[in-house]
Amino acid sequence: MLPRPPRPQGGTILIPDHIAVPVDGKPIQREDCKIASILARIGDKWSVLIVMLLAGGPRRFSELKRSIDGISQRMLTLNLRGLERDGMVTRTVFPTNPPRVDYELTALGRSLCGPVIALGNWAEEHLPEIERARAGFDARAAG
Amino acid sequence: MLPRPPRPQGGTILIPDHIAVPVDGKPIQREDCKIASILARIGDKWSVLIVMLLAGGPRRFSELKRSIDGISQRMLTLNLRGLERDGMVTRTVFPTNPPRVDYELTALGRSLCGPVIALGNWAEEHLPEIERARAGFDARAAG
DNA sequence: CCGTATCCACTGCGATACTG
DNA sequence: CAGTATCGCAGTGGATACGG
Repeated sequence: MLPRPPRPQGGTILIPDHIAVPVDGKPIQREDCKIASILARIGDKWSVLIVMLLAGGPRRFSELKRSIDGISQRMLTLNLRGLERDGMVTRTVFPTNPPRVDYELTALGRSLCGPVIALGNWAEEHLPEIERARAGFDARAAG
Repeated sequence: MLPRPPRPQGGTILIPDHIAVPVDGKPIQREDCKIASILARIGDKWSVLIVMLLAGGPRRFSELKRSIDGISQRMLTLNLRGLERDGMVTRTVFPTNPPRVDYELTALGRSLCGPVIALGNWAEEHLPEIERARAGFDARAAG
């Protein structure tokens, strides 16, 4: 086995202790990464979009459904349930007829917007670079 | 149709313009959300873990494989290809025998670590709250 | 050692239909 | 209106085997 390159070197990033990286010789399990389930939420197909919509204030089910083109009723329900379970949104049923259900971001949900928007800003800033990289890679792969 | 609640209100978050939210009446398409493909990378099963490992310096394929418990060779390859395509990592082949391939974060990849670590910090800070919310929700669902 | 190819189980998710 | 139930497909990802 070839010697591992020295750890600290130009451009190395300081990782906070709580973001799991393997100590030498001990493989990391994915479950060790506590943020994995958070990242899964963030990364899934609709959650961020829903959270960003709710950041504008409470919305009812049908409003969200209409606002998000292409989402199925089933997926909207499932996503909202997941967000509710994680404590990100509250679900309020008005006992009217026809029924009306409002969804609203909790304090926790609102606090999530900060890092997510930071990521969005990063994406916005670097999207041209990423698209150039993709185009270059694809061109090289084709040729 | 019931009147939409007023937009600016207590706890409303300011969303930057480039993070797409629907203007009144126009449903948003998921493709409008430019950060969607970024979020998909962030959210997929292994990418963040790989990026965090590479944040410690360049690593060779087999090193990464050993470091991440449970990842298949196939998935490691696919993830690294995806990251390479997006311009996040470079792939360097040493024409030795046996062959050796090093992966290293690009400047772009390193810059991504900032927002990701911010998200990790958020997750670390709020994980207890989330777990409490989940437990409460599950208990209510069961009872 | 590093990667690709093939096969297959699983599941995410859309479509549709049906209830309170 | 706001769900739930069921079905079916397409994509994801693991296991295995093989090639450079």
